[in-house]
Amino acid sequence: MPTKIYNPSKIEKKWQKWWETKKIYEVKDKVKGRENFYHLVMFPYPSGDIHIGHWYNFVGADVFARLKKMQGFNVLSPIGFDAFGLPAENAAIKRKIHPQAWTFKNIKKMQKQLRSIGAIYDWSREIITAEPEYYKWTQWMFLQLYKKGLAYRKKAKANWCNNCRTVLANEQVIEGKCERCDSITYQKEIDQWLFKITDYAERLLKDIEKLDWPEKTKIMQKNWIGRSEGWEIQFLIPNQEISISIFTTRPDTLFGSTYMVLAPEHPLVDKLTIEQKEKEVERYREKTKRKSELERIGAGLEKTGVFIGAYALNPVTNERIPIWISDYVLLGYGTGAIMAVPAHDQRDFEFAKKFNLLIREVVRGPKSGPLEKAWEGEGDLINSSWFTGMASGKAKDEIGEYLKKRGLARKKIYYRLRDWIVSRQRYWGAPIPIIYCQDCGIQPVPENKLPVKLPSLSNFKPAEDGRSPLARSKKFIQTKCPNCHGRAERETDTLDTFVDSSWYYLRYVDPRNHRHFAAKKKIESWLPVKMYVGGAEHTVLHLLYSRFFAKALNDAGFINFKEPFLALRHQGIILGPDNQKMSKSRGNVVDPDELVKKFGSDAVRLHLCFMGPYDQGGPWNPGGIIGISRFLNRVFNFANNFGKTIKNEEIKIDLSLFHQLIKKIGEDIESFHFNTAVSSLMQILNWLEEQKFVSREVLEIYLKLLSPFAPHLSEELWHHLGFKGSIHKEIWPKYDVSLIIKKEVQIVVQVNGKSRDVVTVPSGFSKDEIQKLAESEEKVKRYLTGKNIKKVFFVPDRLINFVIE
RNA sequence: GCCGAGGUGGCGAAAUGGUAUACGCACAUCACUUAAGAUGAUGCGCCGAAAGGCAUGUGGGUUCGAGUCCCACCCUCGGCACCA
Repeated sequence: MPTKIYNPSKIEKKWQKWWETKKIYEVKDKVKGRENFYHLVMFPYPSGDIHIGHWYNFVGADVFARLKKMQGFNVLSPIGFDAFGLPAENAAIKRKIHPQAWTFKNIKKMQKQLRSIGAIYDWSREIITAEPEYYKWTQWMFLQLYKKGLAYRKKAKANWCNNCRTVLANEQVIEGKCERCDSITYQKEIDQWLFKITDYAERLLKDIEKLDWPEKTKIMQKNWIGRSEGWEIQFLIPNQEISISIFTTRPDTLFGSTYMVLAPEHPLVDKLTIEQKEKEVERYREKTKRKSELERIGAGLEKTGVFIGAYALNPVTNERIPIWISDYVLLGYGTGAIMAVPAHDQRDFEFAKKFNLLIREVVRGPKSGPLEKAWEGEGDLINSSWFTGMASGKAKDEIGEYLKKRGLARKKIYYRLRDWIVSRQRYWGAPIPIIYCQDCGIQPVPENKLPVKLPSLSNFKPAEDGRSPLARSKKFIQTKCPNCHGRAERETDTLDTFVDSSWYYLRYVDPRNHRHFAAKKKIESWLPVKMYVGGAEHTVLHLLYSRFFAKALNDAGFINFKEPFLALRHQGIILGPDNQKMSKSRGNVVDPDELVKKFGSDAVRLHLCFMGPYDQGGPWNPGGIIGISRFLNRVFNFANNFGKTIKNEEIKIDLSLFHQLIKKIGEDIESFHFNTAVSSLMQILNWLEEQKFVSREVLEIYLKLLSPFAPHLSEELWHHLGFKGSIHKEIWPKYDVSLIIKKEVQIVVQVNGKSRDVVTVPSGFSKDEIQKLAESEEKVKRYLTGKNIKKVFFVPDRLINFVIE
């Protein structure tokens, strides 16, 4: 009799093909009796390879999607590619291959790799953001925001390499130097398009409360938006008609403000700097341009700055205080100027120490004696004239109100959030659909002229003047004004790829619609997304931008919801051998194809699920996958031998553990605790192998429990049992509540909190009964005899603790 | 620096404030085998002959009882607005 051998690569290919020809994963917009469930996983960037970090993301998401499907939902779980972006251009310049060719070659390879996962993707809904049918609608989105006044032009900073004459991404600046030519980079002001996300700051902050998102993600977004309530206060310049406006949340420390600091780029610096200081100030400003923001604001860094020779008046003390410039003050936050209170702000303290500026304590801290560092907490005011003795909290308002009466202050809310710069001086992106006419000014491209197609170029370096490579194409630039039909020029910048991904979830519900980004009916039947799965590294940018888009589209009447992703779960980040995030650009990726070849897709899936908590991630460690492989083999053998040795179904076996674990596996998948779910599957198998008799029903249930994790093997064994249909159309097993109640429990007996014994009793025993029993146990008696029992703690069905002298 | 997460056996890890180390890997011994592999059985935190004691990054605290709660510190990872 030939024994069947588990050959994963053979059966996996077989079933993948079968599923495809039977179209079992095809998603219909409406299925009778099934509620729609939109389950979204963050789409990959086509870097060239699906690495093990992608698998980790997709497998967990797929297990969850399969559970939802088996629970009776009509599940949409689509896939696509976030296909525009910088690496394609780098590849083009380095390897002389067109970004489009490079991107689509990668996509082809990755499609194949993705199929090997065996996920329930409906490939007929695939989207690729670099295709004109897609970016037509990205451009359309831009136009809607423009119409609503949410897109505008402004000068903004970009990294600039003077040698390459090009704008650089942050990633291309290595320690202040250009990645390609090693020359020092500058911050250069250029004309940019921005989205007014700050208009939505308050709503983005408020609506986040309602979302079923990880608490840490919500906190990070809130901190990113950074609402702070405070006061805007005017510091007058003696003998001049101007004043410097500052923002502070601590007016209570105003008496301790002994100098001011402006951002080097602050517009008043030119007006205020005295002649003798001009050269020094100019030199400092030049130096600042070479620093990135991160290099400027670090508190541990040595403070730098220049006194500009001018003074302002402290509005409460009327002292003349010196005005400095320093790069630790940023123009982009608050008013770009601060009142420095060295005794109560650590960065001001470091600055004052370095330049020997006056430090005056005005809030009583916990320590007395000379200050070693700033006291940033609250307390009673000291050295504050008639406010001395008042508590900080009260003094904030009192001092604010006092200045308000004199017209020197007003209450103000500031946000840390800044508007979103969406223009890029690059080739591989969606062209911004704007036309510049000498007579009519800025003109949006009419919607019926979309898409503005990306021309095919051969040189992808930005133009010498820093403009986008598109500026090289005369054919592209020259056009007619949609308003006066005279000669006009196209915008040559392209859109940030985050714009593409801010709305992609909308396109999946109706990916081939030529007349609209999606039909209203389909939007309403699927959206918003019920579960979104992706990396925690997207917490503040992609996830915030998408929320902003949804709100703006809702305001414009295009969609009927205000939040795109009702629930969100993160997979942890898989680290490469260098202990850093796995990514193609770092060159530390681990290719799963070899593992799939060796152990099979199901084994890789199980291993990724079993490795550890899904949201934790950590260094990639293939050790242990052999254990998974053994486990699957045992399942295969158990199920195959089942038919031969069976089985008297009348013999009753204790199913309580089985039903407890059915419950646990369902709950674990629902809560993304895949590792403990897999461990439960192993426990069931251990239990099954111990049983003398197992009914066919138990085996069928077991295969269903396994099917979200090992879709291929479970399908194979399902068919061995004689079924003709797919196991993936089955309903998730229910557990029997009456069977999961424990009849016997083990009670831990502690003396003074130390475990001394365990007694097994029927569940529901009373405190008195258990106390009596425990006191009679030899191991416990030993500790109790001759001692006075002060107190007895009892936790029903769990524990009893004797507290003795 | 700022915001967020994590630190438990040799390793991946488990644990509603209630027996720390489930499940798996590695390792050891045994069985089967000519052998290797595969498979199966048993053992496996540390100290100790045992009784018992000690162990969840470090130091303190709360509690009858702390991996879990609070405070301080150390280390690792993610994000910081043009990588996606």
